[in-house]
Amino acid sequence: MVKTVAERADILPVLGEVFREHGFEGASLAVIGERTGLGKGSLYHFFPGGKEEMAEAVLTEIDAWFATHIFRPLREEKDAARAIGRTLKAVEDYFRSGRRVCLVGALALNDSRDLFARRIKSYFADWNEALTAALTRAGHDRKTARALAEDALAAIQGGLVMARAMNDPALFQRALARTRGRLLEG
Amino acid sequence: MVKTVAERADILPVLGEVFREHGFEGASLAVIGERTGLGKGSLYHFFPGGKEEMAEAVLTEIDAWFATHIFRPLREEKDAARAIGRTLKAVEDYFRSGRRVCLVGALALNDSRDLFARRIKSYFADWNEALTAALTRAGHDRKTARALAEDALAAIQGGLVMARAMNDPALFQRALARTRGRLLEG
DNA sequence: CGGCTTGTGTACCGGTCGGTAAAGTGTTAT
DNA sequence: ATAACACTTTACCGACCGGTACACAAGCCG
Repeated sequence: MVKTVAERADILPVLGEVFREHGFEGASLAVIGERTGLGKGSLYHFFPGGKEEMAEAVLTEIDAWFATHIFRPLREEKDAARAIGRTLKAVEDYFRSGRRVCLVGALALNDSRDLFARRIKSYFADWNEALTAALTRAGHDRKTARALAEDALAAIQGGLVMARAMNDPALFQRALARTRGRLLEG
Repeated sequence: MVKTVAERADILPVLGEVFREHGFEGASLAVIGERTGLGKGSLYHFFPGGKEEMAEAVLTEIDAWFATHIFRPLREEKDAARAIGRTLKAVEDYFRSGRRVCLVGALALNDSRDLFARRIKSYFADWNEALTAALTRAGHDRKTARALAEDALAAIQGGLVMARAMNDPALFQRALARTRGRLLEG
């Protein structure tokens, strides 16, 4: 018997992609097993709670990634404008310049939202709060900072939807560019 | 035996809501039957092609609604600014001020997109083209008109995602208000 | 009346769903 | 050596999936 995977954490990225591509309901244990190379037994060994626990784990990992690479820099970095610019670039990379979908946004749209409502909500709330903080530090008053942040998040999500709908990643990149302009030169 | 439905067209709105709530894959024949009040026999009488034909029919109906209430006014109405304002209001009503999801956008995000790729693409392309035409008539040069239209569509889709994610329809309404500002006073 | 069309209800099909059970195989610690 | 642990394989479960077949009930039309 060969250990096919070193740690549970190693398969989370694969799980993430599967959920992104097929959604929560569409990601059957068959395709999950195929993509991860793990049988049901192994999957249920790592995730006794089944698909739901898998998705929770993926969301937790996403939360951690954003906290490290987006939220914290936005909140803590001295040069707020620089932090905004850098995190926008990080977002562009994260979403593969529009070729990758936002799992949290995708989950929000159909009825699997109810299963993960708290996580979905806090993901956007944290992002909004962090971006608002940076914008405030950059000189905007609290109210316009909040509006700008909200607008930026919607533009990003909308850009991802449009890029995927039109099968044209450039749509997302242009949306990001407009957002950058509004946040930094607006 | 009582005829439970007058015409096939009468059940399209119900089908639309079911697909919006559950997605294409999540909308099982069981829940479709339950919500429409029709058994499988009747459903397959009206839609011999099954779920796929149902979704196609819904998308066709959506296309028709938007063509009448959004695209045509944008393209043809004399007062372009007025047309933009009115169609934005129509969009707000259509999406129930953020309580309703965009079926086309939702389909675009998971892998059922491939089934309806052409329809999804043309929905946004038509919208973009019509809005661009109105903005051009309102005095913008072609290039900024195109960018403004693209931005507006992304903002709308993003607003819907955010409203649903945060369970707060006001998010969509604020996104629409900002869009109105950019299109008409920008 | 009798046939025809248009719906409808129901039983059923093979396949897939998420999930469970348990035996077995390696590795590691004692 | 052996026992404990970590992981995998396989077979299996009942429920549900989308879809089909078909008998049948009502309205219509001659």
